[in-house]
Amino acid sequence: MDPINIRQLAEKLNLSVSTVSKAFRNSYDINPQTRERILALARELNYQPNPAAASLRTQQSKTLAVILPAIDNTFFVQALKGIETVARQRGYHVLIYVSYDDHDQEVALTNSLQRGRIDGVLMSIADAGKDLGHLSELGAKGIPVVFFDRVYEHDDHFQVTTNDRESAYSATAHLLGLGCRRIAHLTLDRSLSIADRRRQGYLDALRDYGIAEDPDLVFACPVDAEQKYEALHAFLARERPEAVFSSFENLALLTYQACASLALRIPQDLKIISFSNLEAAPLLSPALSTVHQRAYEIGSSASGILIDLIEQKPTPGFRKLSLPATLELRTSTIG
Amino acid sequence: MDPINIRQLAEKLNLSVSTVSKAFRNSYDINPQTRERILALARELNYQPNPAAASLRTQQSKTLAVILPAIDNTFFVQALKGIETVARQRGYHVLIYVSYDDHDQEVALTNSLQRGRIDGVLMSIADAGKDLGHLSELGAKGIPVVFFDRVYEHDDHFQVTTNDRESAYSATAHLLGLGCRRIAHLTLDRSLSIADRRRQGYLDALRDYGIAEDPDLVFACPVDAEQKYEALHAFLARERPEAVFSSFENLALLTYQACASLALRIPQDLKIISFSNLEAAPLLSPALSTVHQRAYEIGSSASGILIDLIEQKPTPGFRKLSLPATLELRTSTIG
DNA sequence: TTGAAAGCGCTAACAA
DNA sequence: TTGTTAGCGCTTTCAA
Repeated sequence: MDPINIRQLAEKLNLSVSTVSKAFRNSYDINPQTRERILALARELNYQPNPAAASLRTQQSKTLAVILPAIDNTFFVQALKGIETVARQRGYHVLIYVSYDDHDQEVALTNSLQRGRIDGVLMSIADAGKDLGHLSELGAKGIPVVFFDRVYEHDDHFQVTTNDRESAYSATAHLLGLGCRRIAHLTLDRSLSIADRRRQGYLDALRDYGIAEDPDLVFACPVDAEQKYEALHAFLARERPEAVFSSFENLALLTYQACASLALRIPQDLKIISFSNLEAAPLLSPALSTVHQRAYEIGSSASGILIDLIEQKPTPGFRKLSLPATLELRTSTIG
Repeated sequence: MDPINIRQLAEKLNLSVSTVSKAFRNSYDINPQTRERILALARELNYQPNPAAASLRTQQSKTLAVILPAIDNTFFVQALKGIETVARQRGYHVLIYVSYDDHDQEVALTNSLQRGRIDGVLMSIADAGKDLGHLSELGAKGIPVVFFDRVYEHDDHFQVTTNDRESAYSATAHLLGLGCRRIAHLTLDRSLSIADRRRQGYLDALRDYGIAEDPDLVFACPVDAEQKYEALHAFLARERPEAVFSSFENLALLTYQACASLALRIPQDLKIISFSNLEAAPLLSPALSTVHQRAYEIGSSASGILIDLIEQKPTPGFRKLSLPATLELRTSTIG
């Protein structure tokens, strides 16, 4: 029942604890036969080294923390898959923390991250418009951090993102190419690296097509739960855009709902394209055109870079890695 | 940079380490002013107790492991949300492990769970048809486990599930009530507590409506990636059921695809209802009727029970908690 | 190739 | 109310 420790194991073998310890970290200065004998008995007695003790001694926990703004979101789920897979391959455990898009929770969470429990942090931030002192504190504790997707724009940090500006540009250009002129942009009501870049791509495309920017056509959705749908509904009813480019999946889904309520037909009355990794996008009514991010790769790369950092392996010379998104055009724009 | 330890903190305060230690676990035998003085300096110097050391000493890590068969699945994501929320409220950290529906990975994962790293395990199993010795080993290590959704049918263990049989019955009865007679059932190609119960609900409903069971109408989908769609497509083409009751979300989505390819109209040619927590279900073409599980509550309850178990608090007298699902009827059946 | 021993940072029993 | 101290289980240096 109670797990045995290394000393009891050593005693049963008439060996010293140091020899037994060596067997588990296949040190070279150990007799292969001794090693086998040790491992065999360990298996039999179900001995497993106590990770807390090892961690205390070696000052490494083989554990990463992942801090996400949300989890019920196809992008983050797929990124998490990438993170978990690489971490496990390399012998790391993954602690998950969700800030629920709340800056204060993110701060509390980050500050509670102790040296000793984790070796590094993967992070997608909730709101870059707030005080980001908690991120510097992580650095001050000597904990390596890699940001992904919703990054902290700071040259000192590694980050893995999508080519947000370029793919937002392509999505907008796609709508422009279809002849749309009144193109609305849906984004979030807060400062976010990715939101800024996607909006920039939208604006750049408008400019290149000689369309004047109309601030009324940019809808920055309040993040707080309830009002979202009402606000978006009112916006669409008021502005009656010909097309919508949405930077966030959930805003696209809300637009579908609002269109039903407003009796707007997609794509005849309103075309829509959105950043989204929703697997069911082709099955929506109508099938949703998406900007599809390489979520799994973003997660796996970020995870790999973080572990390299922790293990002081050579890391990429550039600190910013950007993976291209792909446009997946469907009926909601090309019906 | 390098974090200071409790001794250094104590020295700076001219106090002993034990007094300082007490301040952090608001022990009663400490002067409130001393306590304040300690906490103030700790804040200033950014001192945080080393969790590995505490864990080694107290034999508890304040960490739970969650083992899931999949993560890109609305049910598990929502359950995870419930788990994480409750865990955090109660001061626990959450390690996440994904078995990717692979029994061998699950075994490896489970066996690698060490006493000392985690205080307890939340688990949804990959395949109950295989050797489940690894689960007993967890018990042998004295690690408490709570199963949820895909549970290990064993009276010794706590489990939190949906009322699978009953809701499967209702879903099937709904189709029968619409006049359908050739009702297919989609399930997975493996032994799974929930699959068995849902199938039973389906069979019970058929029987109560006086319909003979037709084994050809039960499609047990291979879990391996590639062949899934082909197999399902062939099944639908061959059997031409009037309706489908699916026990798993992804099979419903595949059915939508297959219907498009077979030029079957939903619901005119084929009605479909499925277990699913997909947020976009109302937006599908057509809107999907679902059996919606209380995923968040299942996760939060399981998490709460596990922590009670760990902390030796009184746990529910009954070991099996079942939360009812709700039928959400939409166009795919009542079009 | 093996072993002795120090010590990682903390908690808790006990003494003062 | 505060302090002394043993020891949680492991790794690692150094000696044998």
